[in-house]
Amino acid sequence: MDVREQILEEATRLMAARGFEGTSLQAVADAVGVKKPSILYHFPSKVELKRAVLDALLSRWNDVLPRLLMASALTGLAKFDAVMEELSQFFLDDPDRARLVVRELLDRPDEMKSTLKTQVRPWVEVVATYVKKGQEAKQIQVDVDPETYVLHVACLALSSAATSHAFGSALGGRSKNGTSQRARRELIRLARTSLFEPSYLAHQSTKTGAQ
Amino acid sequence: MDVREQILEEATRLMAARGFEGTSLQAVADAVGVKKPSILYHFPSKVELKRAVLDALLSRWNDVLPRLLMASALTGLAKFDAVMEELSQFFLDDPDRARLVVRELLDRPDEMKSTLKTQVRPWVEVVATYVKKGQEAKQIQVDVDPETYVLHVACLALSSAATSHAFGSALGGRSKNGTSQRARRELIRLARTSLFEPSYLAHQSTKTGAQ
DNA sequence: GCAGCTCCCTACCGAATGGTAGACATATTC
DNA sequence: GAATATGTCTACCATTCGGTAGGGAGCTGC
Repeated sequence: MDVREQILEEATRLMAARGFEGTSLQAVADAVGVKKPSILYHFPSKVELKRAVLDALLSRWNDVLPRLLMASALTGLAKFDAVMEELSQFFLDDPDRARLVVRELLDRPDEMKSTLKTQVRPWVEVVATYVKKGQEAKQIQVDVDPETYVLHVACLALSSAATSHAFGSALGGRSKNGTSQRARRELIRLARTSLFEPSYLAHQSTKTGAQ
Repeated sequence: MDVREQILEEATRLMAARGFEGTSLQAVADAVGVKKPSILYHFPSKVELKRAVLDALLSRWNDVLPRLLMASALTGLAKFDAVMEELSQFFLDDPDRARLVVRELLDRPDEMKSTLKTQVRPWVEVVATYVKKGQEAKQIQVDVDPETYVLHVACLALSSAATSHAFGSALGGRSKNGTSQRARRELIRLARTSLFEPSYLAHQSTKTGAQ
């Protein structure tokens, strides 16, 4: 079938698992069942291969963006839950995504710094503004640091997914699927409880049904 | 001065920044100002060098353990704050520690799995038991998943420190130090608010002074 | 038929990798 | 002073790395 696609797939898997430096073109070639120069036919160099892997990741992220924008039509708790659901599900659907992002954050912090500044910071500011409005309306706790809160929740969604296979075993011996569902539920509960005022939360949950 | 010590230092710095595969013995040698075989005189192989780096990290962690045990004499919020303080400060003092742990979690999940199972899980269970008692005493929210909560808070302390240099720039342009203090404060607030019952929290903070 | 294009291959390159052998210089010990 | 131990070096090893050159099989268009 499409060799280029297969190369991208295996490169994604391997680079997520072993990192960029830890993944040789030979290893990717072996995984695909092809010879090394074939990879360099489809991708001009190893770093270009990585760039393609990250581009594919970003493109899948763009698939969830419309759903996030639709969620922005919602208000209050419903909006919050919808956004958290999309965010956590994106990384839990395929933890390799989270691992690739974390590795890139560790390997090339300076490049990621500027990427974050242009791509992520606007989002952070939007959500932070939403939080500040909620604070004025007494729906959100006043001692929340809006920007830092958003980054921490995103960071937690990211890294708990990235390390799920190792960290999961520090819990009791649940099934793999059960563990990740448990993680997602607690992540959302943690983020929600540390954001909204208890009174607002109680009021909303009686309206929409708790849990 | 002590060459072996210098090698350990530079290897720690480099492996935290570029990873194990991304750090050559030559690079370590150059950083120390010594020739490559000198490194292999002090450490039998590259993987043994990494093991020594991780051992040194673990040994520094053992320095904070006594303080954590002392904290266990405290009760309720005071104990919680003390433990969180030590945990977050350990990684924020030197983010390379966090980066090394995260990298190891990503690079060798299976080995870390068994390490976590023997080294970390007992701690998780201790804290989880403490949480469950708090739930029975109506001091801690009943819908907290104790084990998952503990892991998530630890994971957040770890990864927010590991990615601080890149993530910090997604905030407003604060000073470096200010950013990390802000992160620590919000981390503790987030963990505390999502754990304790609001009534208990309000009661305690009037007793001990808020913030 | 045959030119050209796509795609994968074998064979090879120079550089860098982790690691070894062994010389040498400096101490310490008897 | 001879012997030994310690620590650093130069020189070298086989292997692997990312990448290139170029051949050839198969297809398309004329």
